[in-house]
Amino acid sequence: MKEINPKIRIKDIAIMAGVSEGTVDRVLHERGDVSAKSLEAVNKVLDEIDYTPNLLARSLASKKQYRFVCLFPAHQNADYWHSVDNGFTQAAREFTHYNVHIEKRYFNQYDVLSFVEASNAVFEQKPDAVFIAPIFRKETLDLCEKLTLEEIPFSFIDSLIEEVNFLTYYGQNSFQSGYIAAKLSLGSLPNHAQVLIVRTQRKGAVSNQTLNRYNGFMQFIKDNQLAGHLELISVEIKDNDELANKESIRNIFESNNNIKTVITFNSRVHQLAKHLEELNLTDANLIGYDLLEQNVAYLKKGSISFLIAQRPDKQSYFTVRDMCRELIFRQEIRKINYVPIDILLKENIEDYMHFVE
Amino acid sequence: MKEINPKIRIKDIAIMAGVSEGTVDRVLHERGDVSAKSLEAVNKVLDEIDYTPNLLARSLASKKQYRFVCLFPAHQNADYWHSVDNGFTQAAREFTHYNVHIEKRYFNQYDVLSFVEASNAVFEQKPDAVFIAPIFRKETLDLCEKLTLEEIPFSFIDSLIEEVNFLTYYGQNSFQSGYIAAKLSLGSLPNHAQVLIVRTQRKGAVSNQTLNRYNGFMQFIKDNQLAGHLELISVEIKDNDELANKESIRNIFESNNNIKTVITFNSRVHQLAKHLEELNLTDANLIGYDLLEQNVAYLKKGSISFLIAQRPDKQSYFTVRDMCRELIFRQEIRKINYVPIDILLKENIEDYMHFVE
DNA sequence: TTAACGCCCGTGTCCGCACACGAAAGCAAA
DNA sequence: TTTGCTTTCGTGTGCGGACACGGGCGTTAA
Repeated sequence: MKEINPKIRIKDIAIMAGVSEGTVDRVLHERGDVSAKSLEAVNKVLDEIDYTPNLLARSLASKKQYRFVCLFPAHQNADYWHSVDNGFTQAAREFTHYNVHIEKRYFNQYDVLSFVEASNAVFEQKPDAVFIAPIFRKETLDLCEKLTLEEIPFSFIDSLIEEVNFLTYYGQNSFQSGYIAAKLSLGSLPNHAQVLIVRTQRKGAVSNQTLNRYNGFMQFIKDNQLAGHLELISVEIKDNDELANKESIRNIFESNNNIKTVITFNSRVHQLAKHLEELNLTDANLIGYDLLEQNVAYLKKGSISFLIAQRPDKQSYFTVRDMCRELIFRQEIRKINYVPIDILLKENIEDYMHFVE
Repeated sequence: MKEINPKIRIKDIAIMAGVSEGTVDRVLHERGDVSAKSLEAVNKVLDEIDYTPNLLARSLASKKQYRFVCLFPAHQNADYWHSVDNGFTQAAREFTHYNVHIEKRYFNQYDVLSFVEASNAVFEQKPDAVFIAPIFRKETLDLCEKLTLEEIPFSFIDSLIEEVNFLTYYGQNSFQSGYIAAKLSLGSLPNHAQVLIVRTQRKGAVSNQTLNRYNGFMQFIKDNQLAGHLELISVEIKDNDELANKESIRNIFESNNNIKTVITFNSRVHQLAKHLEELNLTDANLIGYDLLEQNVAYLKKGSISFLIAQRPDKQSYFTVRDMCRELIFRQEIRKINYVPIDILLKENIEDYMHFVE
């Protein structure tokens, strides 16, 4: 195997071009103060040799400190944003040697004001980059505008706002993931089977993600003309009243005895699993989203048939990594990154969870 | 967010312990030549402060060169081992700055002798680490024994030999992946449906992977007592005679008109797809393995319903990375790593392929 | 003529660590 | 006390690159 990087250092370039190391440095960093003659000489050498700067040495020598701040919803223990948080933490650990410092700033996703406050505070800091979960569209736009003026790069996570010039976006194609949920759960149902769709009323705005999943789900039904063959039953449950929810479900199952599939488009499927288990309603297939600990537990037990997952921690980690690639390593990056839609069963969840990359 | 690494350098430790930097260095690297007194003093400081060496500076300063060699099957264009190869290449690029040099050595997977030759050559080189695809069990054992004597660490890729002391193993739980294939394809078949299992005769030894997949597949049938409900049809096709293969398939479909599912446990499912397409037999669901370009194409077209995939390139990449973590970064690593079993449909293949990590 | 200024350029120091060399200190034998 | 040897220790140099400082040189204004 041939040597990929034939060890050419600035020193060598300087000799080859017949100039001093300082001059090479100036050319490499476009610091100016270089005569046309030396500029040409150095560029000629740079063209011939493909010089790869030693990134280790570079960031060791560089005194430049990078301050990245992450702006996303506050969260309790084991939910989606908690995973996102973990990803940021991991990135912080990994890139600390490259002089990047990561700061997290949380807001209340049900309270616009908290977002505005947080975003103002972020802006005041004049960080070197910002990562935003754009829950509030308009207010996020405001922030982005200000950042753009100051030439502070920013990336989106979870969802995106197309109009502004962000660096990267990592998130799931939620429409598609709803479509897949349908394909997996409806693909082979007998005629006249009943399908129960459980939707949750939320305090704040309706989450775009769950809406899109629902739309994708319905699209599959349309594409395969299943509307006539299946009976869709929809129920809305509360965010916070588990007793009432359980009761609703009991009622529905009492008046419908052919429910083959139960699906919900958010990550609280473990609550459904719990209710169904307690009500002794274990015949239907249950489908849900996201790898919360409790969801995984029910999946392993068999109460949940499929979980559709994304990788929230990867999303945040890659968001940070790409910013480093842009600012520090000068590498090519992809702007829009749809995270794979992972299909988890009892049989493959184990390996998936263990596989920490 | 608190500072993860409070910037403590050797210099600081030296001051705190009241010794010279050289002494700290000797303690850190266990070079000896340290009095009991200074040893204790330094260790005391090291215990109090959690010192994280700057890996960048470390490998920049270290003159130690690492030579890793990879021993795996030669391959043509777009197959499994080709992906593995790519993973090694990527790792080579990434770790070159840490003074690791990666060399690949191929053998003919149908010819034991070529393996023995290659493995001898590898051993002669006395590399710093070896990565082995243990296709030939006994001969691999021989090599491992010699490596162990010389204290040269080695890792397995693709499959593993339990008896020797390898550093890591990356590969798929192929039994489980067969089980999943069955679950996905047989889960909802009507009574008396026919299932066609296509098996390939190979020139060399039967691949363990495909055998395990088959066993997993059959286990699902047993676990769910499907033997009475389904009719399994098995056909053996040739490695190299596509015309004959096509003919076999035509015959089978002529004498069996209720085939709902066609499955094969190796990666040549695209050939089946081609034949079925040409024979106008597009009713059955086709299931196969691995993300060969052609397989992906047929999946996107809809000729293949599911592909079960692993990530060969990740496997090799992580194998190298983990060796670096062991030898250079002194990090904790996991010995046995089952790669996730990925389930790909037309609907999620796109994002999966784009998601280069 | 000379001081002042701008343009180019070379060199030195430092980043955090590894490693080698040689010096100091301790101790026994002469 | 001097010599010789061993154990222990301090310092200097270099890895590859970033950046600052200051110096040489030509040009222009006083």
